[in-house]
Amino acid sequence: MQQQDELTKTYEPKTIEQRIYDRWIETGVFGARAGGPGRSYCIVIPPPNITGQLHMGHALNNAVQDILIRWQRMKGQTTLWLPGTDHAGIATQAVVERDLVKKGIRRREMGRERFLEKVWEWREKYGSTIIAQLKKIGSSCDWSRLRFTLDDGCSRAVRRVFCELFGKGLIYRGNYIVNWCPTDHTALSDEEVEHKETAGKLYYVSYPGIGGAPGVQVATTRPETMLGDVAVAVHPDDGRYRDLVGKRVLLPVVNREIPVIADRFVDPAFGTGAVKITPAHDPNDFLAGQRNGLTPLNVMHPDGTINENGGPFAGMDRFRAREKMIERLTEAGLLDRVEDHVHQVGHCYRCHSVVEPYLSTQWFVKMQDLARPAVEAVRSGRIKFHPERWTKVYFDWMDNIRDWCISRQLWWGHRIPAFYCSGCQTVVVQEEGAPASCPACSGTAFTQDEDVLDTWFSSALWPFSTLGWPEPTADLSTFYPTSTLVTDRGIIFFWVARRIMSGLQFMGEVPFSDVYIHGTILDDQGRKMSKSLGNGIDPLEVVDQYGADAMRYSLVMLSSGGQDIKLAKSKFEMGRNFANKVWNAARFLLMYLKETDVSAPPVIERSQLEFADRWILSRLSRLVSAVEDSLSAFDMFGAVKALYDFTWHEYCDYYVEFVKPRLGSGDAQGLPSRQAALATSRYVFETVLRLLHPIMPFITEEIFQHLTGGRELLAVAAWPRADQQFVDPAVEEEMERIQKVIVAVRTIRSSFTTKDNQLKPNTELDVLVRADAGGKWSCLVGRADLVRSLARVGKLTVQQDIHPPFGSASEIVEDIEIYVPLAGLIDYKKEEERLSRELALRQRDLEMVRKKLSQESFVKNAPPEIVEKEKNKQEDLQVALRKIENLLSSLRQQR
RNA sequence: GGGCGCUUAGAUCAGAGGGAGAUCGCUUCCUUGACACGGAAGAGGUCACAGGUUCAAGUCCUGUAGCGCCCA
Repeated sequence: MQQQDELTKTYEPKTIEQRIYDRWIETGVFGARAGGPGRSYCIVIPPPNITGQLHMGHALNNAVQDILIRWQRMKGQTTLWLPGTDHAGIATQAVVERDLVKKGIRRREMGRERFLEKVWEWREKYGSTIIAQLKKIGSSCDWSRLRFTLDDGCSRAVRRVFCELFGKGLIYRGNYIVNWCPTDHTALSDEEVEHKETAGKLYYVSYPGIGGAPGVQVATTRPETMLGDVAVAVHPDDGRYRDLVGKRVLLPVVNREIPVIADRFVDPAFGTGAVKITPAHDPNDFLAGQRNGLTPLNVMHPDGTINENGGPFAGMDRFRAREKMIERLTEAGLLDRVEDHVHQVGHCYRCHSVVEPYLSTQWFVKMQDLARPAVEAVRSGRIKFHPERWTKVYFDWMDNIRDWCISRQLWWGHRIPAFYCSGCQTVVVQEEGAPASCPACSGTAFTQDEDVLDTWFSSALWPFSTLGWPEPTADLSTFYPTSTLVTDRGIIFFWVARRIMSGLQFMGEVPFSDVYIHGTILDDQGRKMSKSLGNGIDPLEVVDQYGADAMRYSLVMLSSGGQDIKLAKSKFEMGRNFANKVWNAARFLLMYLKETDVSAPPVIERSQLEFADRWILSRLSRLVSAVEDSLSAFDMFGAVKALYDFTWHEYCDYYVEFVKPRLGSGDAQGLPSRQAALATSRYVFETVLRLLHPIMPFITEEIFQHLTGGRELLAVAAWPRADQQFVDPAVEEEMERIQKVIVAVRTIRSSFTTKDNQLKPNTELDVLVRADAGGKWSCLVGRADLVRSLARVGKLTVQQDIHPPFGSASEIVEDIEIYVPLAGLIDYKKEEERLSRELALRQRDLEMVRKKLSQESFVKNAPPEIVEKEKNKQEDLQVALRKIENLLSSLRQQR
C-alpha cells in the first residue's frame, strides 16, 4: 500500500478502485464457508440477463445488496452473496438470431443443434459482460459460486421440478388461447404481456340476415379476425335481439353462414350489444365457444400472417389484412360506421410487438394449490415486504392467480422433458434422458417435446437450485432459507411470488425472510430510462467520472422510503463531494499521525479526555446506534444520512476545528491533550470508516489501510457497537450552547464583513457576553478556547455586569447578550435593520406562544411538560425581546 | 373500473401529532497551514385544495384535483 504522505489533494477513485478490488479478491474475503461461525446471512442475486448491460437499476439493486451483505459480513455472520446470470430465453435467442441474419444465415436452415452451439459461443464471449460490470461497482459476491440458469445443476433442478409437478398433476398440457408474440414466434405468460392504452377504432359491421331476413350489426376493434368468426352472440335478456337468437346470419366478405347465439357474457351496453365470436383469436370468445359447442377456426399462422382458412386474405400480414377487410366491407356497404376507441392492447415485453390471442397447445402450471401456502407464508409474517405496502400487491396477484403458460417455442432454454411415444402418442415425462419403452404400448421410439420452458420457470427455483438442490449439499443446509431478496417492484410476480411458491413446494420452507423492494430509476423528467428514449445514464460512465463509491452513495441518498428516483448525472456530484470530504478528513488526520504507531488500535484514556472529545464520542455512540437501527429496518437512506450529518457537520465542521490547536501544539505541557485528541480522532474516524464501508467500500478501505498501517482489511473488520458509556446528554447540551455562541459571533462578523469595509475576515474580535453568574451559560468561561478558535475571538469576557462600549454590534441568544465592539466599523443603519428583523421574528413567535397559553383547553389538556416548555419559551422570548428593544434604543442614541 | 404512490423553498427530496429541514442553485464574504469537490453567514415556504378528529395537524381521517405506476 501507499505511504501515508501520498494521499492526493482530491480523491481520485480511478487510482485505487481496481487495486482495492483485486486485493479483496486475492485475500478471498468474499468467499463464504458453509457451516462457518455465527448465523448465516445469504442473498442470492436476482440474476441479470446474459444479454444485459449494467444499467442504473442494476446499480441501485446491487448497491443495496452489497450494503446489506458487507454490513452482515462485518458483523461476523457467515455471509454469502451468491451471484449468477439468467439465460434469458427470448432475448438471447433474438440477439444471436439477429447476428446470424446479418451474415445471411437463417436459424431454421441451420438446425437446432448448430444454432444452440452458436448461442453457447455467444454466451462464452459476451455473457459475462454484466458480471465484470458488477465488480466495477464493488459488489462483494462470492464469485467462486457463480451460477447460470442453464448450467448442469440448475438444469437438473428444472427437470426435477417439472417431473414432480407433472407427477402431482400440477403441470398439464392443453389447447388453449395464449398470448402469442408473432415476432418472437412464441407463447408468453400473462405477466409477459404489457398492456398499453392505444388509440384504435371501433368498427360497426352489418352481418346480413339469410334470404332477406333481418341481420345484425356488431362492433369490433379487430375486423381481420372476422375471418375466424363462428357465431354472433347477444345477451339472452336483450330484447332487441330476442327474435334473432337461433337464426343464422351471413358473415360478410367471407360469405359463411354463422349462428346467432345467446350468452350472458355479452355486455349489452357495449357497441351494439351484439358481438362476433372468434374462439381461436380471443380468450372470452374461446370460453364462449366452449360453452356453446362451437368449433374454433384458426385463421393465423404463427408469424401473424393469415393462413389458408382466411381465403383471399391468406398470406397477408394481420395489419394488412385489417386494412383489406375494411376496404372490402366498405365496398360491400356493410361498414356502417367507425368510431375512435381507446383500448388496452397487449404488447410483448421483449420486442413490443402487438400480442395476438392465439389458440395453441401449450404446457401450463396449475397455480391455485401452489399459491395457497405462499399466501399464508406472507400473511403469517414468515416473509415480510419492505416497504410493507407491497404485500397488498402480492396478495392481489395471488388471490387472482391464473394458470401459468410455461412452454416457449424457442430453442434456447430448458427443453421440456416430455416424450411422445411414436407408436401411441402417450406422453412420458422423465428427468434424465429418453424413456426406454412406452408404458402403454411398449414402443421404444420417442420424440421429445420441441419446446423449452419459460426462463422464469428456472428463476423460480434460483434460491435453492443455486445452492445445490436437489443434492443435499452443505450450502443448502447452511444458507437456505436465504435472508433477503432485493428487487424492483416490476418483478414481484416474476420472481418474488414464484420463488415463494416453489421454495415452499420443494424445500418445505420459505426461500427468504425479507423482500426489499427499492424504487425505480427514472430520468430527470420522471420517465423510465430506456434504450429507445436514449435517456439512460450509464453506471460505468458514472463510475469513471465520479467513482463507484460516489455513485453508490448518491443512489442511496436519493432513494428514501422506496420512492422512485428521478436521476440526473449532476446528482452524483453530492457523492463525489462527500467522498472528497472524507478523503480530506483522512489527510488531515494522517498529517498528525506521521510519528504515531498506527499498527495498534487507538486507546481511549477516559481520564485524559477533554470536553470536545467527550462530546464527539457521545455523538458517535448515537451515530452507531442510528446506523444500526436504520440498516436493520432496511432504511439505507437513514443510515447514509446519519453518517453524512455526523461526518460533515459534527466531526469535520466542529470536532476537527476544535482539536486543531491541540494537535498543533508541540510542547511537553500540551502532550496529554494532544494525545487525547489524536486518540479520539483516530477512534472516531476509524469508526466512521467502518460504518461507511458497506456504502462506500473503496475509499473507506483505502483510507483504513493508511490509517491502520495495514493491520487488517476493513471489508472483514469488526462492525462497531454503540458504547453507551460514552453517551453524555449534559455534554451535548452544553456543546449546543457553545455552538450557538459561535454562530452568533460569526453572524455579527459576517454582517460587517463587506468589500468596502475595514473589518477583515480574519481579524480577531473581542467578545463580551452578558450572562447570569452561575447560570447555564457560565460554562462558557471554561470553554472559552473553543469559542475563540472557531469564531476567531481574541478576548472573551463573560459577566453578569457588562457595559459594552459604544459602537458594539450585538446578538441575542436565548437569554444572553453577545457584544462585539466594532468602534468605527458599525453601519448603524444596517445594524438597526438586522435587529429590527430579529425583533419582528421574535414578536411573531411570542404572539403564537401567548395565544397558545391563553387557551384554557391547551393548559388543561396538553401534557404538563409541553405546557411547561411553552411557558419557558414565552419567558425566554420576553427577555430576548426586551433586550433587543434596549439594544435598538441604545443604537438609535449612538447614531 | 380497482389498487398503490406522489403533491413541502427556484429545482430535487427528507420530515409522519407539540419549535418548517437537507442538498443543489441564489446573495455576501473568504484561496487561513485537510478539503474551493472547500469554509462562514444569509435570502427563500398559505407544507396541492376542502372538510373533519384533536388542547394542538405537513404529520391522523374523509373527500376533491393534478401527476405517476400496477392490475382488470
